[in-house]
Amino acid sequence: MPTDPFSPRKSVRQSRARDTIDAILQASSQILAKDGLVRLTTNHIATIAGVSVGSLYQYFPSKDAVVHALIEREFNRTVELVVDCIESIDPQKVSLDEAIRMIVDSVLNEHVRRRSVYRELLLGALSFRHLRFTLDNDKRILSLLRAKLVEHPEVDPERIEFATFVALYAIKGLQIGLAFSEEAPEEAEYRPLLYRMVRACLVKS
Amino acid sequence: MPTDPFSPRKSVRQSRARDTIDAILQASSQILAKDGLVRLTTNHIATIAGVSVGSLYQYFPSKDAVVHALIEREFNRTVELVVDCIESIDPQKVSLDEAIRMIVDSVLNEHVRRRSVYRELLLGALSFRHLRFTLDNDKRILSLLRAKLVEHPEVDPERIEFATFVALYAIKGLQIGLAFSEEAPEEAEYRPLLYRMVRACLVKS
Amino acid sequence: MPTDPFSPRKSVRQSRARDTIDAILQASSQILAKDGLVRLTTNHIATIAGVSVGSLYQYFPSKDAVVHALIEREFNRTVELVVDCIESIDPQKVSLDEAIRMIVDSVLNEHVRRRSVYRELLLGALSFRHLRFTLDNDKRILSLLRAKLVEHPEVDPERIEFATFVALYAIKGLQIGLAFSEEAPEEAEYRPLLYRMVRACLVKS
Amino acid sequence: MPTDPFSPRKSVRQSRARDTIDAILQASSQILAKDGLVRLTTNHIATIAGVSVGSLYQYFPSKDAVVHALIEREFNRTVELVVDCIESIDPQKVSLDEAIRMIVDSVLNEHVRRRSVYRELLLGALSFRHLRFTLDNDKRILSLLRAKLVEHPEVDPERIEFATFVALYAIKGLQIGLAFSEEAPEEAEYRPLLYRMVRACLVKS
DNA sequence: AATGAATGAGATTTCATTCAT
DNA sequence: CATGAATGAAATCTCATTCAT
Repeated sequence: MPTDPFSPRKSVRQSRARDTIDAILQASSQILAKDGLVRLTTNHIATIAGVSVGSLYQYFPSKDAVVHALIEREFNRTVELVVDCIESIDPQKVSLDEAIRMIVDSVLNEHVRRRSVYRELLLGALSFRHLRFTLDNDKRILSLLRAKLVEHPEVDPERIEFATFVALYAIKGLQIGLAFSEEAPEEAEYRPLLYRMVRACLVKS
Repeated sequence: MPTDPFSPRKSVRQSRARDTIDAILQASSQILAKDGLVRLTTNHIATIAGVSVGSLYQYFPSKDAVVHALIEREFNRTVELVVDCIESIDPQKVSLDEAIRMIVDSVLNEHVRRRSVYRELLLGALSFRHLRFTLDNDKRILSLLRAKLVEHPEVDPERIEFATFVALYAIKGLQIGLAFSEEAPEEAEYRPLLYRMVRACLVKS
Repeated sequence: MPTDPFSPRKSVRQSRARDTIDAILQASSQILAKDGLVRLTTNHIATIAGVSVGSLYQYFPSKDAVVHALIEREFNRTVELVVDCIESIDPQKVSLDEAIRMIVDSVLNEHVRRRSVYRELLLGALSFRHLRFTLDNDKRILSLLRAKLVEHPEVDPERIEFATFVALYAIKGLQIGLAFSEEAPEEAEYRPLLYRMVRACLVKS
Repeated sequence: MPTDPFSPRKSVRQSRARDTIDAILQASSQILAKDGLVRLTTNHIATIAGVSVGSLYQYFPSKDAVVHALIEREFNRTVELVVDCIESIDPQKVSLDEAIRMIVDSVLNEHVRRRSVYRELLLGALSFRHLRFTLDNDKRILSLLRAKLVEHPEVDPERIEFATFVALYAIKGLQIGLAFSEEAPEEAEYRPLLYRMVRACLVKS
């Protein structure tokens, strides 16, 4: 019975425990944004969180589990927002262009808001161990996207499979570019481009 | 005179030295493809390369320098190919569509050819220390692209700055998607999409 | 008044407390038999016992105290049985051979019955901290044995001191051999040998 | 290919390495005799040995491997002596009594000589992880003993299997008794008893 | 130049024990 | 009394780097 090595160690009964977990994730997030992945050591986390290493290991079976939980927590926020956004779209009432705009915006807004943590989290998420989780989220988003977008008449149902794949990772690539590049363009300037790019992936001709 | 911390330690005049360096980089590449970034330790590299750690440090001032040289070597191949490709294009004779096709292909062909090393190298490159170098390459490619593409009449000169940025990182994102995702579509299917996507970034309407 | 560091913390008057202690020792015994000495941690004991660590420390001042109590309880069973056995022997009515048979059997029967716990308990008992206690039991058994056996005319009173010592530890050695060895012979086969061996220690010629 | 977790980590080329290994084992032996198994930590070993922890881990994959090597080295001495002793016996020329005396002596002499280390080593050896090795040695001794002793006419060939088993572990038990008990009898007094005891196991009547 | 033994700071992790609730 | 969250000293182990040979 080899359980998920990232799953939390024990269920939480007291609110004090909840606080400790929050403090740990909070501290991790802070270290990540300030010092980067390299300085993210269990002892450092514990110190910043104002708890003991022991406490950390009460709730997380390993350091990776902390990173994982953080990725989960941070990314889940975005994923849920995107999911909500997609689901809120009524293809009868909303044009494809508007749908694209809404979805792309929901991703990018969150990304802009949490840029510094995101940067490190992207590094963390791009590590093999945590990749599976991220990819699972990707799959979920992809299938939702497909189900929704296929209802738009302009969308080519034959290529929707690949179109959504390409669009998703193109956006992710841009996120990386935006997170790391110095000469990243301003939002106002790249967003319309992005809308158009995604549209080009989806529509027929 | 604080020199670049990643530059090779000594000018290499002897071919034996050249061989040692090659063996080290070759071994690193192999380890990366087989065991991943985590197993890439200096001792392991030296063992696989059939040299001693000491020798490794004769030629590389640090482990990071090895990774850096590897990234440089691997990526330079692609970068040079792309650069050559871009420079070979005569906007008078080649249509924009064809130019896009040629450039995108030059990137992806190389990527497909070296998929396993690329995967790990992407992870390696996405580390702060090596980022600058990668970003410098990006800048070089970007300015070349801009200079070349602006000559095409369909291309909107106002947005070329952002368009090339978006296109470049969109392609990078797709590379990541292709490298890691399980349900990555087949080449034949995403390439045309990609051409179209890039075109959409560049042209006016 | 520095009391015995292994004695239970409070006098136990309530039966609920008695139950808790039993649960703790029961759990320890179970863990020992199933997972070995290494997995015998206070938290694990408490969990299996269905109590909290705090409760464990209500009744036992330390982990060693638990082990000690366990050794006492488990070994006392055997010791008391052996003591009873020895005391039940009337040298006037029972031959030396029969006496030896009875005593050896009383040890080995219990040993066979509780083989798995014994194995671990032997390891635990062979730790310095608990050794004194075990040795005290040994002394008690030895003096009883000597008092009883000396009444048998065949027994050499001059060597009874050493004979009983040798016999006792020879039996203990066999216990260890039986507990750990894979090719341990069947009971029916080694018992007669053991009787003879002990007899050889005791009698004159 | 899960290799023996106790096998040394690398083959030794330089004599300096040999010295380091010796120093580590020497220090371990010393700590064991002086402070016991509990104080035997990798850092302590390294400090006493005058080397760094890193060096320890160059040659031993784990702390247990050190203990194992020590057990092997210490016990091998005795085992080899016993083996030599057994093999040196010519049943045509040496009487059974004398053979028993020689063998028992070869065990006990070594035991007496290295009493303090032995005490701790017995504790170490009686740990599950190292048990297999000890038992393997036991098997080797047993089969040698059987082959040799069966040639003596007084020895009952039917029971030699069990007789040697019982004799071996009886002696081991006595070793433990001698190592730990305070009121252990003097050599001169228990040896004859032991000879007799072993004889009783082996001979027919 | 080449070797590889040695280094040691520092990372992860465990677990007996305490103490606020 | 019971609980179980919190503690933190201490143990194990890794690996980039140095340096005597």
